[in-house]
Amino acid sequence: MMPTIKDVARIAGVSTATVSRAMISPDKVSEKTRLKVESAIAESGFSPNVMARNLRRSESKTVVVIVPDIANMFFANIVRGIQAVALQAGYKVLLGDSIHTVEQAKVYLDLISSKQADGVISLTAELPKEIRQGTTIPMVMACEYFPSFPIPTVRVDNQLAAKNAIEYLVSIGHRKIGCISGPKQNPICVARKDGYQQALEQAGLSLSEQAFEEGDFSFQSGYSAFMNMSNHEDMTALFCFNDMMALGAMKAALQQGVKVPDDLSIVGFDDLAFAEFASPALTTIRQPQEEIGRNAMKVMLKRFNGDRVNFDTVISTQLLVRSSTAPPKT
Amino acid sequence: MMPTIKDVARIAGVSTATVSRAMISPDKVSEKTRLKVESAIAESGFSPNVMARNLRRSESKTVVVIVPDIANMFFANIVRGIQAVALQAGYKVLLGDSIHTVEQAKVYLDLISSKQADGVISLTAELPKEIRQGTTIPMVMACEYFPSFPIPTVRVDNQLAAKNAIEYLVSIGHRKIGCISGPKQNPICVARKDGYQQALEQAGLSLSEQAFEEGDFSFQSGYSAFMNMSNHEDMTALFCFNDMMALGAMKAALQQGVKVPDDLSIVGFDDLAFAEFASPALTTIRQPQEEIGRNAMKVMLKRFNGDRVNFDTVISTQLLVRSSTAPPKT
DNA sequence: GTGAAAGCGCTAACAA
DNA sequence: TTGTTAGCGCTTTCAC
Repeated sequence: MMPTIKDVARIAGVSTATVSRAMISPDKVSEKTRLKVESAIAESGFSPNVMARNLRRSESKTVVVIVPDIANMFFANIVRGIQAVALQAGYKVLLGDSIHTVEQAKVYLDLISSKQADGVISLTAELPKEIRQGTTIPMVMACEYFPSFPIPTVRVDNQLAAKNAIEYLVSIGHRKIGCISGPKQNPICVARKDGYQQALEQAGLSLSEQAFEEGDFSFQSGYSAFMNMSNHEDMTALFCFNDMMALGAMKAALQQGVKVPDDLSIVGFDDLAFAEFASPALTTIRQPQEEIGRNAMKVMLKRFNGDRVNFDTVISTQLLVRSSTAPPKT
Repeated sequence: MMPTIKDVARIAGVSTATVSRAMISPDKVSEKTRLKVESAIAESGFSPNVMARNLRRSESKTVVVIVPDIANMFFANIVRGIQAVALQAGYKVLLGDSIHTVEQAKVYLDLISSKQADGVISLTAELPKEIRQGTTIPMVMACEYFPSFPIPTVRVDNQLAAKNAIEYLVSIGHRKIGCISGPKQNPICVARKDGYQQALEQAGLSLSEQAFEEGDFSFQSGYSAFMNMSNHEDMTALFCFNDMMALGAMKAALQQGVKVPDDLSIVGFDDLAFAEFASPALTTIRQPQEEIGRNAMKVMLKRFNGDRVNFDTVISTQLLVRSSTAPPKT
């Protein structure tokens, strides 16, 4: 049997309360007894039962992170950022894969009411409707969000990022810039499309004369979108709303004998580890994933502390120009 | 304040013991009281405090999964498999990223002694030395292992898988089959190399006359290994110990003007989602990741139940022939 | 079938 | 500075 605080108290010749104090706030205990307790702990191999502690303090020191798809690389580094900050603050991270379903998300949200978690960081907006009306659950959203969502959010400026990417393409001479978007009702996609359109208009181009397809963020959908693209005869550049679709489109292009970047420049969004490894290496908009994660957890911690939190933390993106973009052939 | 079991008991007009029974073993309670309790639970919005329950039963219903690198896609689907089985059995999964360090791994192992977790599934062998001597911690290894490790392991037959891959290359006419291995002290790599060598010898070829480089499983190392490869003048095929390195080598080959598969066939190991998406699509040995995960968790559950467990569960692999391999040009 | 009561291991008033 | 005591919310004997 594992030794308990009682055993330590007996060995050290003090009360359990003193042992507890020696662990939690060593300064509230005399140097001498602290040492006695410490050696008693070492001698017995005692390790506090965190469940009992948490029960008593009615907290769990755990945050749940809801990801829509654990196998989607984009989330991995965000989770890593969250973990880093959480661990340092003495919190554990319970990773919940909602598999893009509201039901699964609910399962993880319920961990709050059963006191198994103190807060939730959601990387998906696929959440029960009730939540959207506002909730008392300590919650932070990252990346995904709803406009005017009454919940603190950490995200990038999707509109600006898209605008910058298009401005870059325009600046190196492109005039026919197609687009493969994500699901069009997704707020992220709305913002990106806005930025895309804005940059076009600024350059005297119009959205309506560009090739435009909608995908679902998957590699496969990028591939199909490219294959199905109409109005792309003189398209010299293609902006994709994420890297996976960009990679899918790139593969489709290659298969069709379209050379990247000679015949077609391709720009992605996210900067997955793989973007760099593609052939050619993908020009993309980097979302600093770890930083987003770290910030989300920081907001969570503030919320736990009762501090005032920013309801909208915007992390800056960066256009990484690699080998998939080049000026159009005249 | 959240309602407790007492509130429910009061509303239902029964004792807390009965409420508890009604939840845990409804058959031990009369139909009538069961219904009373159920409606009282609904009325109050009660949700049991799992920490209190766990404290009382001294279990946590949580397993920790230690991964060496959360951003490594290979592990994602294994974790997903673990989650699926765990959830169904009422267990939570705490994901611990050890970042390839023994210290971090220790942090997660300590969750056991502090009663925050009931068991550990480790996807890495980078563990404290003490553990290797055997441990009382309920533990299961997946993929990685130590030979004659006194801990239940779920893995693939690395030797056989490698052998099959080489036999396939031989069967379509290859005679000069290079290899990019992983860290050579890694048991997995030892096994794969054995299989490689065995198949060569069986075909009347010798290891010593093949190009051979060692990498560290990263994309970058695959790339460099290819660039540094000596004795590869007439090499027509290349076997890489994982997909990441295969993809790295493929990129290097492309850059050198070596056409895949025309000039060089490339075979990987793992079957990452990306293997299929590469250009050309990568021929590789599929490790059924989810299945490995599911099995690991099943072994864990058996262990929890006190059932006898298999100390070595071997999951079968499959050679997926895609577009990166072809007969050599004569 | 149900209730009373003890107690899981810990922390936090309150006293001393 | 330290000890005494109560109790976090639940489950589980042991009676009835």
